[in-house]
Amino acid sequence: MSAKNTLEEVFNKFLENDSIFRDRSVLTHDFIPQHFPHRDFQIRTLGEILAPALKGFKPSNLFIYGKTGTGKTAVIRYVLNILEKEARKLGSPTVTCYVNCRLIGSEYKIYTQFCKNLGYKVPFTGLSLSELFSRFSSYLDESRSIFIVVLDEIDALVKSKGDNLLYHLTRINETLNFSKVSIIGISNDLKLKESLDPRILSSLSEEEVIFNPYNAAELKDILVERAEMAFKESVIDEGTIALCAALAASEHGDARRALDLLRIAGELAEREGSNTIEERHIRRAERKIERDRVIEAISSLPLHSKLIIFSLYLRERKLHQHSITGEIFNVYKNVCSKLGINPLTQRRISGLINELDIIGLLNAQVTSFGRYGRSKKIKLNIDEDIILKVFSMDERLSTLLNSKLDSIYKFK
DNA sequence: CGTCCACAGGAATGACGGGCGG
DNA sequence: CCGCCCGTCATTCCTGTGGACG
Repeated sequence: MSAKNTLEEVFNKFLENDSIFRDRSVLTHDFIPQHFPHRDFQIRTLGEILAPALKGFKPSNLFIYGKTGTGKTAVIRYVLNILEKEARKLGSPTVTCYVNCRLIGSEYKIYTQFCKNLGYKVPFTGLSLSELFSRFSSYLDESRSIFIVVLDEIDALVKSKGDNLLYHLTRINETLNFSKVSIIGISNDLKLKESLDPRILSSLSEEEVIFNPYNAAELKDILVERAEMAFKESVIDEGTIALCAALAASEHGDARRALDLLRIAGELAEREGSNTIEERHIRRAERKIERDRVIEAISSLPLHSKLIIFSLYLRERKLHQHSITGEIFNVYKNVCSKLGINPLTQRRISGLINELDIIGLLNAQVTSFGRYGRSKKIKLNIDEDIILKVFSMDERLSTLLNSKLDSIYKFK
């Protein structure tokens, strides 16, 4: 069959088949729902903290903690939305600004975003930080508003750029005559508290709200609600959703994970031409997510770490047993010489192996062999088909894989 | 019970690149 | 724009060590 015919068949099948989805976007990460099961308490607390803005008073600064997938971001964006609408109705000068520090990245861009939300334009480059800051603060004062800043994933900012911006923001109110700034920090790292300057910390956490992980029952409530919007009638039954919830709960109570599971299971079912989502689709979705994660992890590894994985795989393919550092190092050296790459030292390799152990791509355990020394017992922790898939993408490694390899195991 | 293997893993130091202040 | 400083990666040198073996 020609390629054209194959494609036509695929497209036609896609067009003919009614989708099982009503609205796929409901299950994606950036969807902001209108209901938040089991978050009433947090929403109410946030509302109480922010309400003063409506009367023109500065709300307390606020710190929000919670692991990934506990609804922090979605809830705060929802609350801000409503707050802004309400403020507009009342004619209260409340301006909000949501910034994701991981995405926005630099201090400069964050101030730029602030200015933009205040309705001012600043050059996207060229100003010094202090100039930008003073422009921002004069714009802000001019606007005579309550400016509510949300810094999401604030731990990323502090880790990479330090607490400079936070320091200036917490003190800016002292110099403003007509405006006020409230800061809302969102972090999924409780340890951030320790690494922050205590003065900043105390000013920032006038109020705190904690988002605890969802349990299986709570996840199920969320999924049921979303599945209703996402899928057509009777595509998925309650038992299947419960399975989804249970799988995600046993992980970390991560709702994002649970929604991924549901969406991917739906895509798998649809591709298969099934008009219901069954348990097997969920199971396969779980495996696919895990596989994609591992493939992504390996692909983004630095060169020599990849070579270590590669060498370890070669050894395990020949001798089905654990390896020790020195043995891997010898294979690794031979692989390097085949590829014309300068090998790193054994000391460094030992360190890299530890890093790979932490990521979970292999298991390493220091073991004593008595008379025969002391080393790390090392075993790969990746399925063979994933290894083959990743390394066949690299031309030179895949030819190495297919060539005669005996010499790689030899050394002096 | 001492020895000795085959490393582990800490400390100091060097090479490099990227951001920042003047 | 340039020099400086800092963080990251890597090397070198080193001391420490669990336990089988003799």
